[in-house]
Amino acid sequence: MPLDKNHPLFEHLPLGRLMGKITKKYFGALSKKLDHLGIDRHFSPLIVIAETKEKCTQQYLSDMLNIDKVSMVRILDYLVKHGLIIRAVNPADRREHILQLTPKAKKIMPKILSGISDMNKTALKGLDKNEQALLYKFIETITKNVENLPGKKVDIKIKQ
Amino acid sequence: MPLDKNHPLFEHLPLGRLMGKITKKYFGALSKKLDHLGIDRHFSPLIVIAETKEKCTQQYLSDMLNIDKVSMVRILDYLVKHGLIIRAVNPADRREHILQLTPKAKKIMPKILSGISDMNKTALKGLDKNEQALLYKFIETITKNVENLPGKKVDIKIKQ
DNA sequence: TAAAATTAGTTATCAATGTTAACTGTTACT
DNA sequence: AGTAACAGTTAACATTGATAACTAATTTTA
Repeated sequence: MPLDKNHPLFEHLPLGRLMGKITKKYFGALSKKLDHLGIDRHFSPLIVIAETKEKCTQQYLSDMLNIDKVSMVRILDYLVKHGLIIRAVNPADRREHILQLTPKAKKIMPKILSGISDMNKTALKGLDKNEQALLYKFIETITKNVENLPGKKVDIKIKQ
Repeated sequence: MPLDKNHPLFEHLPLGRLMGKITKKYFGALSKKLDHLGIDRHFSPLIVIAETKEKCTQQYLSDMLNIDKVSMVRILDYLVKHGLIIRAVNPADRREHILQLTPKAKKIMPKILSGISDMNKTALKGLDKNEQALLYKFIETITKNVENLPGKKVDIKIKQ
């Protein structure tokens, strides 16, 4: 049965599903595009670290990207293993690890950024500058709307 | 360190990441909201099946929702196990399974649809009707833009 | 029309990620 | 000083995604 792109169910699906579909395709293509840099995922943490100079902790990354801190440990292990970041204990608060890019990461960051920029351009083809700005505004609004919804995750209890 | 929502890095992140964050929060909240119906995920296939009366195959579902057919088998197993759908061999092409909603599913569909509608309303709060229509138009455009990008997935070879 | 290729769906395996719990070490609160 | 809270880690398990190999049915093609 052929796929009917104009089927009316498009608007009846959960908004999250529509975005999830885009997300999956987007990262599949981005991953392939940047594979040759020796890193095929976890680009976002690098960008956050780069832009949050000298102040980026793991907790901050988790909050910014909405990735739980346990998964974040594994992601950062991956980035450390690939020689892209280092963890340094914060002298001001020895619980925290300040994350920093290695020289190797700094070297390939321009390529990563331009790869992402190209992907964004591809994804947004057909939208003019005004429409693109509007889309980002919408995304920001929606992000804030869903940010504090009660989810399924339960607070972890500390047992003494 | 407090989370700065107005940090400029927002626009430097991959578009897929921004949407992925929304997706995660959205489904976390939706899952909690509809938990009492005895189904906490996989709402989208039900909607596609309901709207594609008598003609919905597994392959069609995979294409519509961009979920690979192997995962789709598991998702449909879940829905069958929960008594929400049945698989019926298509007499016209005995390779295909036509998916149908059970009476139980038909009964709770209105609640699922209104739950999704409420979630969409919550997510889109602050956007007027025009803006919402514009957002859907943008999503449709972006979906088409990324649909046929070369991803990481490789065609499965058939060994004889 | 018989052989070959394709299609729909399944099972198995492994990798990546999400979730929950329990833990260490550090800092803040009272 | 004792308790609570916080940042990060480890472990165990569930879910999902990717790849390969397979069966059965259908279509292509030589």
